[in-house]
Amino acid sequence: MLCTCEKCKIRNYFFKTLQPEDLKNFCNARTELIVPSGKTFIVQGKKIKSFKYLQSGLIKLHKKDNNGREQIISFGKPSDFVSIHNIFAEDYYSYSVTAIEKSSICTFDMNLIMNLIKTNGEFAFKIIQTTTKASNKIISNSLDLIRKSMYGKVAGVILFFYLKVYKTKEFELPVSRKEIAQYTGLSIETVIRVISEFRRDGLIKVYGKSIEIVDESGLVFIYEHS
Amino acid sequence: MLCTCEKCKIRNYFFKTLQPEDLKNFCNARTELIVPSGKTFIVQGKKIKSFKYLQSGLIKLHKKDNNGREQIISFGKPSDFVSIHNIFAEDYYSYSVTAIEKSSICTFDMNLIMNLIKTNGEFAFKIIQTTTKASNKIISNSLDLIRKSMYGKVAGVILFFYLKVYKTKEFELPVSRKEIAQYTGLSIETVIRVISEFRRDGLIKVYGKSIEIVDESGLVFIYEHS
DNA sequence: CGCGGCTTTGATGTTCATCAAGTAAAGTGG
DNA sequence: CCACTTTACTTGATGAACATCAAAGCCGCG
Repeated sequence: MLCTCEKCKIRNYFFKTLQPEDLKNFCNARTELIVPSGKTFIVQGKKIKSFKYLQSGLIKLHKKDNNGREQIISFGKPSDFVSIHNIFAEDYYSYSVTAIEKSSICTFDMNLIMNLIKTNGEFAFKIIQTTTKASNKIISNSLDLIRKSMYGKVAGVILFFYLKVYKTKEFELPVSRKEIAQYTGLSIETVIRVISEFRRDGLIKVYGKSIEIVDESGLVFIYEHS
Repeated sequence: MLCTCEKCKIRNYFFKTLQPEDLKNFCNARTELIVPSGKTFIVQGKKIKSFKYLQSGLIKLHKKDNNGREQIISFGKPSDFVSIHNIFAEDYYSYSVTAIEKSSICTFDMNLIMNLIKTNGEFAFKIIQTTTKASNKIISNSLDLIRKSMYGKVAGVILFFYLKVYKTKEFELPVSRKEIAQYTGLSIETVIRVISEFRRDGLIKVYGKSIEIVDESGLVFIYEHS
């Protein structure tokens, strides 16, 4: 498949350190994978063979803990790198990745990337920057989840989808209440109760999966102060 | 200062990709900093100028949240890289670093490291591996702290210092109850109560800061199942 | 000596999980 | 298409987990 994606962020941001001929090789080695919502396309424990980039859609990184409970590590949105946290440190995935909306995944063979890293210092440096930033984001979110109350946690999730993903005041929540619980560490019932309370207090409107942000600054205040 | 540290892990692990002459340059550029316990030697918000490695001692990474409360991100032990989570992604530190035991810090100028990354692919790859692993460890610990109960959290801290730092059943706890609280997101009183309960249940013995592990498998069980 | 910070314990209240029950919504096989 | 099952969602009642407030002892330090 030819690399015709002119507006592809990975190309403009990440591969601008490449020479034209290198870039061409790259694009030829690229495969694109369309993943339907709900499908797990990376399974915890499987061998890592490729470098994956989320072109469009929405995904979740998740894993099973010692007691068999599912925990969601983070949500990934377009221009995020799917496998970046494991790919250079481990041979096997320590988490699974599932699409929560229909997604398009760009896949590159690991050897190609490894080769580039070892021969192109600028590219290697970009990789370092990118992996570090991606990890820092997860760490920062996790630190929030350690000390915030249930209100702050749930407000954080709603604001994430509003400000970082959809950027409109009305949107369909792409995750179930159960998934919010798995991400925040709260129980399902608590998540539901908090959402209902936000609704009763006039912060949001809720119709099933559909959410409308009514009082943005109120939500932000809750997120920041509790 | 000459690089005489034959048993320095950073040298054997990290710099074995270097040619002898590069290594020599490196060692000449190295400065060593002795930091007394309690001293904050990296301050949140300050510009990042160097690459730092913890040769001996013990440190904590910490930051202030929106509400001015201190939160501890992680503890660093010998052979950990002090500033690795920020250094390649940001210009300024997003956290502070304080010694919690007398520590020896090896410091290299950033430009030197940058240069190596861009000219030595093997070295760059090592850096990628190392940063990724360091971040993954913090992420994994944070995920634990999100969903474990107060018993699991405190058991985790005690087991960390026992298994990863001192490796003897009796040791002086290098952190205050307050610092355990700042790390786990619990209140000081809750930390104290849990420690007292562990003592009453015969899992540990406590004399002030001194801890003795009595029932290791009991602690591990609590850590893994709650 | 007195002050401030760390530690401990008790009493009390809030936050949150669990259990139970019921409704809505969505897939499944006939 | 309808009965059927399953899964998601919701609410209430209850109890456990945890925070907060108050008080007091301990210890290092100027």
